[in-house]
Amino acid sequence: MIALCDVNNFYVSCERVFNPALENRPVIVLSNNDGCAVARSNEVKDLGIKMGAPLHQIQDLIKQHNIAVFSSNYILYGDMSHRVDDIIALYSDQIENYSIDESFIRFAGFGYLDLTKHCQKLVKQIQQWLGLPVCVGIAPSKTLAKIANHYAKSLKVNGNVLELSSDYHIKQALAHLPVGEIWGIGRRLSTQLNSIGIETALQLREADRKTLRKRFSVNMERTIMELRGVSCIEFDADPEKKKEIVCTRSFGQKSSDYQLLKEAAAYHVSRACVTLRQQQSVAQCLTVGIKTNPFSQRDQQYSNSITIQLPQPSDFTGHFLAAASHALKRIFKPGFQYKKVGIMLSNLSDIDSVQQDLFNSQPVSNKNQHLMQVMDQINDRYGKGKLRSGTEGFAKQWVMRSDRKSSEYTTNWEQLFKV
DNA sequence: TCTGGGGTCCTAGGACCC
DNA sequence: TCTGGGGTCCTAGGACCC
Repeated sequence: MIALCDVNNFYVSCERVFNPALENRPVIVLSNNDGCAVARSNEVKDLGIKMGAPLHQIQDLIKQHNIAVFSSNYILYGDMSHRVDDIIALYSDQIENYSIDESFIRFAGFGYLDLTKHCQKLVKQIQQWLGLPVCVGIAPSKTLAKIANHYAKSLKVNGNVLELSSDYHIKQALAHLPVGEIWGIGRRLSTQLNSIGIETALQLREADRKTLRKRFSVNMERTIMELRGVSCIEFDADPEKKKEIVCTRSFGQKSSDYQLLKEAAAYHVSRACVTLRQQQSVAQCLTVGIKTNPFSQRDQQYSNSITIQLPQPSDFTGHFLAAASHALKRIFKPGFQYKKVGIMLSNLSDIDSVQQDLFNSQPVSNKNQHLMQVMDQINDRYGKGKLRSGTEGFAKQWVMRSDRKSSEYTTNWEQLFKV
């Protein structure tokens, strides 16, 4: 059996832990740059505010219902997420951290246990130790565990735990579930499924898997099998290294300044390279992209990106800064109001299995390697960006808006909760 | 005026090999 | 007049997830 443990309205719940006055009050947490609502309390969901609603479109509702609004505080959420993981690890040794607020838990060898009771204890412990509300769904496959979790959330009974094991109960659950609610069936697929008369999850489960595989893809067949209780989606307790590393940010304010774009790109490159070295990889390709504000009616639109291949894979920030500079020069057009610059590292490989150039086998000099090591160590100890490349500049005029951020309650001595 | 960021997987089609 | 069969790799684009 596989369980899915998911924190309810995670970001909102994190805010509530350190601000209990927010209980029973509608609360929203915004995306980066204070753009959209990405986490909503149940009260807010009941008001009909949708996931991803732009802040400026819901200002009236916010006033009217006295909704508390927060900028996202990823340092806090990330730390709380680790704490949740630590508690889950007390309940099984087979855990796949699927996202910041969700983990799959496998119970191979736990046959002697009453899993529902086991998970009820887990829910209680997370609530008691962290103050975070979680729900758990238990079922024979990941897709069904997701569905069980969905019902655990909406029904709110049985200590927030719902186990779907008998065929009878599984069918009951699927009969009332629109096909679009299934994990892996998004908007496009659910429209197409509806058009051939498949409206509920139960109908999909009973459809002919070979026909649907032909029409859609192998993923569709997997989903059908998963709905039948046959586990087809691998349980991956030890996810491989990232295959690409992306860093992008919208600017707080649009800008047509080349220098500003260059500094922002350099900042993103530096961050991505830190991640790259942390996972002991090297990258061969760098993509740089720039974009005006696509929502603007008045601004002239322009977006472009370019991928540069390094002569050899590298993890030396300097190589990528130079490449980024070339790339930006080639796609930058003056006169446009830019809103975003982003970079991506791709064609990643393991640092100790690099295919070297036959004629020129000196990928990163020892000197550069040491430099990166020292910089990473210093920044690790004294704070991000303490040492950085001059290319990043000093003004950081492009930083995103973040006007309503709560404190780093759990990670920063200066910002501990005061009583 | 104001609209996020970071990922993965699959497929078709082109190009190539023997 | 008649022109095979089996395979791999790469890429762009689409779909999905949180």
